[in-house]
Amino acid sequence: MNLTYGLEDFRNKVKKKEKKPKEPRFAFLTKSEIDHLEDGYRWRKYGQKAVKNSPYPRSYYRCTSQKCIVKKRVERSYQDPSIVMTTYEGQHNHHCPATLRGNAASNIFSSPSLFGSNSIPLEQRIHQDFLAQFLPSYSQSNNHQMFHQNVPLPPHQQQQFQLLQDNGLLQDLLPSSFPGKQEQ
DNA sequence: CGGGTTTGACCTGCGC
DNA sequence: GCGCAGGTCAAACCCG
Repeated sequence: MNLTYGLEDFRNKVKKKEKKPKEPRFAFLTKSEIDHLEDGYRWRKYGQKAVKNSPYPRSYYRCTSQKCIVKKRVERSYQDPSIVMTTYEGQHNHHCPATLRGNAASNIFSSPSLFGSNSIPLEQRIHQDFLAQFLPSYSQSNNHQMFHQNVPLPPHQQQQFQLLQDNGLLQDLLPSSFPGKQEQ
């Protein structure tokens, strides 16, 4: 081996001078003791880093499906350790792998809603989550609060957004142009 | 043995 | 230029 650490790959990337193609990105918050919630897709962890100002590490996952470049970051809120923040980057170019057997999907199904709405069946709520991945403009479910980077929230969701914002949970996830985003 | 995780090294970007 | 923080790689390791 002449090159350590795939240096060649890095050189190639630089050659292509790809300036961050701005993958669609959205995040949702989940109240759960489990860091990595089952969401129906298969993920491979490729890194973990300590986060500044937070006692909790951030984990990096990639979709294991071939040709699917979706990534996600999972980190626990330092302000409320019961809240897990999951950030998706990119969109799946495939459907969910066969529904996980047994109770695999029960983690996320059983996680209590951040804002306690029980008016929608759990399965429907999770379905909405996945919908958001395929339809980027779909930006809200009742179980998780999701905010797509490039899509403003409809007015009736602004209040919930404000709640999260007041808790300082969204500052890093939203573009500065996002309606209602506070100055840092 | 294959697939996933851990972990330290290394790269990039950014602010000073 | 330097240092820091975030992101990624890949060898070693673990486990079914």
